[in-house]
Amino acid sequence: MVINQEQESLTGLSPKALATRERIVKAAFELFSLHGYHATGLERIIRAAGVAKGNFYHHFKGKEALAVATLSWYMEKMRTEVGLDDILADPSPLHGLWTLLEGMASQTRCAETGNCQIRGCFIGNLALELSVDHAPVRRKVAEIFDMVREVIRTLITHAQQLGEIRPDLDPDQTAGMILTMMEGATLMDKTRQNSQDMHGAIYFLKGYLSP
Amino acid sequence: MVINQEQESLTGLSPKALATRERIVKAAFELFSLHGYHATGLERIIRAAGVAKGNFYHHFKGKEALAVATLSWYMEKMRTEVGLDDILADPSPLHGLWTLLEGMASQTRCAETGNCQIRGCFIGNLALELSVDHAPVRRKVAEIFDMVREVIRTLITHAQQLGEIRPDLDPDQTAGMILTMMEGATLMDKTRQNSQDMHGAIYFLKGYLSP
DNA sequence: TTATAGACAGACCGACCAGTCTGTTATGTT
DNA sequence: AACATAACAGACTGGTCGGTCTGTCTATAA
Repeated sequence: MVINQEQESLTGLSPKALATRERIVKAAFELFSLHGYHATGLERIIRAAGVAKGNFYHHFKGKEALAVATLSWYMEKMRTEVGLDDILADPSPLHGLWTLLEGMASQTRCAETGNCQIRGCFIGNLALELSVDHAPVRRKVAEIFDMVREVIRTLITHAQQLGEIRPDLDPDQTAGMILTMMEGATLMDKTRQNSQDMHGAIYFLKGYLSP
Repeated sequence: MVINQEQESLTGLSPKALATRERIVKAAFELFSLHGYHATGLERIIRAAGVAKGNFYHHFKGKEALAVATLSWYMEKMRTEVGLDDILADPSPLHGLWTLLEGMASQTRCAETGNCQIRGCFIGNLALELSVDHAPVRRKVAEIFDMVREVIRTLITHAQQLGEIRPDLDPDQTAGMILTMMEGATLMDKTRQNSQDMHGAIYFLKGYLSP
């Protein structure tokens, strides 16, 4: 029996299998981030992960399923690295919002020391490359965006209740605008290979939201 | 002698050669728009253009050079279709700005009747897919963005002089913010396959700029 | 008529693509 | 110990990739 249906039922898998999956997903994340989906061959991914072809297809239905799994994995990574739970529990929701946005911004920069590359938002990259032809990826990306937007909306609502944010703004529309700006800024920064636009976006938002 | 150096010296080419180039570029634009750069094979492009392989390489140095040429061609197409000259000459610069933004927005939707697809901003698509590994494309994209930003900046400055836009806004920073929002909105709309975010962005900007 | 080069044609190349196939080894259950 | 299955291995497939090669056809100028 093969378990590559990729219905996110990671439960019940052996630790060994889980570790292998993680190695593959991690390698795919790095390579997709740098070169994109189509420019990254499966061969390179499994070589980087130290896994044989047959083993890969034992764990994943195919390349597209791997992309979806990588998106799920990245969302979890964000949740812990950016500290989503802490952010939602922040006594100052506005401070939590800045922490979130700064965290998102830092994710767009390559963590490696030395030749720091602006590789953009992993979600946005896959979104633009695969939205038209790969519906499962498109749906997953939309789902993640909705989740982030909901988090931002919650923070805005709470911040308004505390008077930290202009009360006249519609929380949902404003959350969408903020997410849109963040994605736009990562795109611009990637083409310019600097962080200027992201800094500008956050600076703008600070001014715009303040009561 | 082969003329495929792609230094944009289209002058001096025979009408026949110019027509062939245009057919190739047009086909490439359509296919790149729909499926992206890497997912589009050269074979499909030249088949769509009705041109043989050797003839393609007579006119272009390679696939990457074609992408750069397609960007230049698209910029010219925008200039005429959106009506850049008219916009800059508009007696109401604010009205010109809305015309520009609406024009940009309409470019993100597939023109074909029936199954209308949101294929996003052609520039932004290539930007995210090729910025890291294809420097010539990245430079061309950055150049186009700078051009558009400069147009927006000019419109803002003039609109401020006429009192159509809040005078306290920095024209350059605001122009950057607008371009960022537009690109972000095209990305969000492409993943959701609707025009909601673009409408929201323009609505937001109308409120934000008004004095 | 001949020389020259631009424009066009398509067979061909090695490399690589995603995915399949037939195995072997490890692990846990009875 | 015997069995079942999860986990792993890698050779192999047909197809496509971007790009090269050797031409032919056509138009202009000498």
